[in-house]
This record gives sequence, structure tokens and C-alpha cells, in this order.
Amino acid sequence: MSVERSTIEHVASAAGVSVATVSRALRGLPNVAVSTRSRVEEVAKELNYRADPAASRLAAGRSRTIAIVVPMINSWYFSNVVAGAEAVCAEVGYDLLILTAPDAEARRKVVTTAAVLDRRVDGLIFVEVALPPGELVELGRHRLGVVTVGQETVAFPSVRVDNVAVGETAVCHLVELGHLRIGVVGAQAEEPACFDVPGQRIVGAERALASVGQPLDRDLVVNGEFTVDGGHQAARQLLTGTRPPTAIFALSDEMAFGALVAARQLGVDVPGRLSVIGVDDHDVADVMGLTTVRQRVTEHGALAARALLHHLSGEGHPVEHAVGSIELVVRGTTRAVP
Amino acid sequence: MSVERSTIEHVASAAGVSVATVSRALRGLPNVAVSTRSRVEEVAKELNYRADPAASRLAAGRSRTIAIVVPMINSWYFSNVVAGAEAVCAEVGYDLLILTAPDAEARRKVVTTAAVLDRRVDGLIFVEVALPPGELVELGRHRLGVVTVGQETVAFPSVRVDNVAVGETAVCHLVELGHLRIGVVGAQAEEPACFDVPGQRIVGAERALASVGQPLDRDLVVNGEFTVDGGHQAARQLLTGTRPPTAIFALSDEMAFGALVAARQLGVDVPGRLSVIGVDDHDVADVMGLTTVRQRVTEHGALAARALLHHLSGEGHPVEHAVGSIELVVRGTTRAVP
DNA sequence: CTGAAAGCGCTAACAG
DNA sequence: CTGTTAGCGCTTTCAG
Repeated sequence: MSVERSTIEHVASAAGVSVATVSRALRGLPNVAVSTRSRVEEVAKELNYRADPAASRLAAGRSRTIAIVVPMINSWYFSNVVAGAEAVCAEVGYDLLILTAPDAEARRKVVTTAAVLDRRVDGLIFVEVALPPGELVELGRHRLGVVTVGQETVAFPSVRVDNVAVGETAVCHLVELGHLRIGVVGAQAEEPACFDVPGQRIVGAERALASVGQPLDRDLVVNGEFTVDGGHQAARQLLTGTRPPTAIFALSDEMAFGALVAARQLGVDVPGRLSVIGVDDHDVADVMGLTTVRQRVTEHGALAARALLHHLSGEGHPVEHAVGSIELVVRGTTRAVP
Repeated sequence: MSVERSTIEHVASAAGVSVATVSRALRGLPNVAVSTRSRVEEVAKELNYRADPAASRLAAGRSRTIAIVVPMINSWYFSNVVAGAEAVCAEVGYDLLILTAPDAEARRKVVTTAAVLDRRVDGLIFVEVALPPGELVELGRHRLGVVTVGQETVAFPSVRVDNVAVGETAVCHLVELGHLRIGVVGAQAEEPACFDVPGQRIVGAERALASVGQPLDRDLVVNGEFTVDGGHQAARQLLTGTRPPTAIFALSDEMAFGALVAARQLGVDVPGRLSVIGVDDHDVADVMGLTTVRQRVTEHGALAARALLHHLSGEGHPVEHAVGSIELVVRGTTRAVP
């Protein structure tokens, strides 16, 4: 009835060799005669044999499993990063565990119980979770591989974008269209001490404005929580103010979507009376005709996974920091100021 | 330098008992003196001891890991189902593995290599992946726990919604508003033989229409691929036809969003000249003011995980089929026909 | 209530 | 190139 599991011993005896040889043959290790290897492989296939991961983990000390730590998984950004990592893992036969760390406490728990993870996974990918110095040290104690996405540290490889450049690209575009009074729909950094995506994008915005001798009006920077709804509220606030901006730079496409809805509800024509630009190139941006600064989110996840796997298999590679490309995608929501 | 791992033996000797007792004490098994148990627990905490999952898996035969199989993970629906499952797993200390099976081939691979999973995970949650009878049998051969989300089978517990009721609820609402010429932005079922979400929702739509003696015009049923862009295209087609509908039932909110964009681009006022209703209650539905039929997606994932864990721990429970609640949420995109 | 001992299935020296 | 032999760290009878 129930399918029989074949062990390495079954394969060994069926192929007339020792278990050690089976192990070597099946893992592609050297020092196995070609004929032996092919025979073993054949028998293994026939018996539908697969090494028990737990047993091999226990014996070898590696689990062929990595974990990805995200603040949440049901958001466009994070689910895409995870998708990228998943694809790479699937490709090379690694398992991908999902860990959510919505707040500092949860993150700390992940780090401090890394002792557990140490046994359970070979490595960790932290996505946009700010690791304070103390926790970095803590992580370093284990022989876990670590890669960060978003934050760049000296200790571990990372994948990120240049967020100052993101802000600069976006606002340069607006400035070139003649906009000077620019609202920003942004967000608060959770742990400003570590890394601060919204802050850096705003720095970029300021820089772009500075190039035409214009300061960024801080009253025009409103928190949009990185959600559609938050962007909606923020834009509403901006547009109903005494001197509304002629353009809005939303720090994410989802906030930009909210801004577009707000503009429509308030009867503010886009791009006639208001230009809107976002960041991400969310799937929906195309349909909505949203001008945006594209970042290749899925690719970030894939790069991180690859870096981690590389680190795990290879020997003493230097800590590398990948900086993903960004790209201005002009669609219909931005136009020259009248 | 590197953190030392403590094994069960360390704990045993430090507590002055045998490893067997430590094992029992820490897992809450009976037949351990209260004093012994508390002493062991204390020592374990002090030594920061955790059982090596691989070792305990090997010895006990269970991995405290489950896998969730989704067609893709970077979509609102699936990432929310995963989020629900993840929360439950985190709560009880189970690990959650993500497996993507975008097509029949990939799905088949998951099933046929269930032999692998059999060793690696204790159970599987299949989300909206149609399992043909042959593969169901195949899965039954293993001693894996299986729960399906979306599809209901005789073999395994499931979580789903009544999709006929979904369609009926949506279209009833439209009919009550006086709409009779209703367009449907739907999708093709991948494997019509197994279960067919779009098909069932359309059956529900027909039933609602039938209650007022109206047939569903098949020419008004267009494929929207379950994406925003697909919904956009489909709605465009519908609205530029010779006799455009007065209302559109989109089988998902994301397709409804696309429809709203299409309407706006074509200058069709919503809800003035066109009513639109979706399904899901996507986060963005609220901001967009979209009328929809809500289903509790995250809850589905949680329920499935709970059912699976229950099945894994408990003994011989009957196969249960949960049917999630649905709810009409009326917002601004539907209105009585003029 | 507790301990001793036999594995779980595989990998990794170490010999041959 | 291949076989032998220790374990990896834990769970689980089976005795006491």
C-alpha cells in the first residue's frame, strides 16, 4: 500500500557496491569509476531513491535549506523578493524557509534564536530588516551564511539599490518638466540608525532640487506608510493644503496609486494639474500609466539567493555588495508644468 | 569565538540525569518527576540548548516542517494565503517551506517527488493547484498530511469558498440594482476537469440572472487572466463592443481594477454609466471604492495550516471540508441602472 | 520515574 | 577507485 522507502543500503546492495560508493556516486564526487557511477545512478533511479535530508544533514552538517526573513510576505515588494529567491533555490535544489519579522522584537528573536537556525538552515537572507550592530555581531558568531537586501553592512554581502539615486532620478525628471513645488509622499524609517530607505530617497530629491537652486519644502513631505491607503491620505493632505504642489513624488508605486485616487476624487487632473511619479514599477504601474523609477525587485531576491549559495559553497569569497540598476520609466502621469 | 552548540548530552550531564530523561522532560512527555523536569528545563535554558532538528527528525521521523505549494507567490491572493499559513506555523514552531508549481508539469513534479518531501516535510498544503485523480492517489501513498485550498477532494481536508455563491452574490447585487446586461471579466480554468473557480463563479452569475428570467450573454464573458492588465484588456473589449454592458462582474478585484482603469480611459463614468463589482476585497479595493465580494484569504491559509497540523498531531480525524464565509461589501462602484 | 542501549540513514575519514 | 568504520544528536524501547 504505502510506498516503500529505499535507503542507501538498498541501493548499495542492488548495485553491488558499498554505501560509501553510492554516496559518492550520487553526489557527483570524484574518485568514482564512470561505469560504477552510471550503474549506481541507474539503480537509484529505479529504486526511486533519494537521500534522506535529515540523515544527510545530520551526518554532513549542512541542510541545503536557507531562510528568508521579511517584515511581511503579503506585500508586492516582499513577495517579489521572495519569488526571486525561491526561483533560484528551486533551481539548485535548496529549500526556502519563510520567516516573518514584522517588528524589532520579532527580528531580534530571529537573530537570538539563530542558534536554532544554525542547525536548521545554512544561511539567512534578511530583506529590509534593519540589523543593529549588536545583532550583526551576534549573527557573526554562528557559521551561518548571511546576505542582506536593502541594508548594506561591512559584515555580509548585500543587494540594494542606491536610494539617493532613486530620489534624484525621480525628482530630476520632475524638475526637468519645470516642477519646483514638489510634494513627497514618504514614510518614517523604523530604525533610522541603521538604514533609511525613505530618508535616502528624500536626500536624492533634495539634491535634484538643489541642482536648480531650490530647497525641498519640508511641509510638503507627508508620511504615506508605504501603503496604497497611506498614500491616498497623504496625497489628500497635500492637495487640500493651502499651497498644493504641482507634482508628487511617491516613494513607492503603491503610495502613488493612492495619490492618483486622491487626485481623482478631488478633481485634480493628472497630469494636467498634477504630475505623479512613483518608485518600483509595480505590475499595476503599467496599466495605470504611472511614471516611475523602476527597480528590479525579483532580481534582488535572486541575486541575494545566488550570493548566499555562492558563499555557502565557495570558499572565502570577499564580501560583495551588489547595487541593482534603476531606470526611469516615463508614462502618462507626469507632464511639463503648464 | 564561535558560539558553542550544546547537545543533549551536555544538558544531561549538567543536570545530572540521562539523555533519555532530558529528551522526555523537554518534550513534555509524561513519566518525569516535576522536580526533574524543572531542573532540566532550567539547565537547558541556561545552556541555550535546542534539539537539533535534523537529529530529532532522523530519530523520530517527523520534521516539524510543512510545505505550501502555490502556482506563484508574488500575487495578492497567494501571498496572503501564505501569510496566513506562516502565522500559524510560526505560532506553533513549525517551519514553512515554499514550493512553487506554476504549471501542471511543475505540480506533477512536486507530487511525484513527494517521495522526497515525504522525508523532508510532514505535510503539504496545495493552494489552487488542481490535483487530478491520479496524483491524488499518488499522494495518498505517502504518509504525508495533505490539505487543499480551493479544490475539494474526497481524500483530504480542504478549505475553500463556495464559488457558485460568490458569483451569485455578486450578480444578485447587480441584478437588484436593475442591471440585466452584465459583462463578466473571467478566466480560463487550467484544468477544467478538476475544479474550476472561474467556471463556478460564472455558474453563480447565471443563476442570479436566471432568478429574473435572464440568460447570461456568453459574448459578454471575456478572459481577464486574473491580472490587472488582463482585466484592463477584457473590459476594454467589453466596453468598446457594439452593445456594451451596464455592469461588469470581474472575477477578482485585480481584474476589476483593470476594468476601472479601462472605463476611465474610455470616458465611461463609474458608477454613472457602468457598475463594477469584484471578488476578494483586496487591500486596494477600499481605496478605490470598489464594491466586491469579500473572501477571507489570509484566514484560508491559516485554516489550512491549522487543519494540517491538527491532522499531523491528532489521530484519525475525519476528513473535514471548511467553507469560508463570503460577504458582499458595497462601496462606490455599483449603482442602480439609470 | 529513570537509565542503558540500539538504532534513524547518511557522510567522512582512513585504509586498502 | 572502493570498502570499512565511526559517528552526527536525538528518540525510543526495554529493563530496572
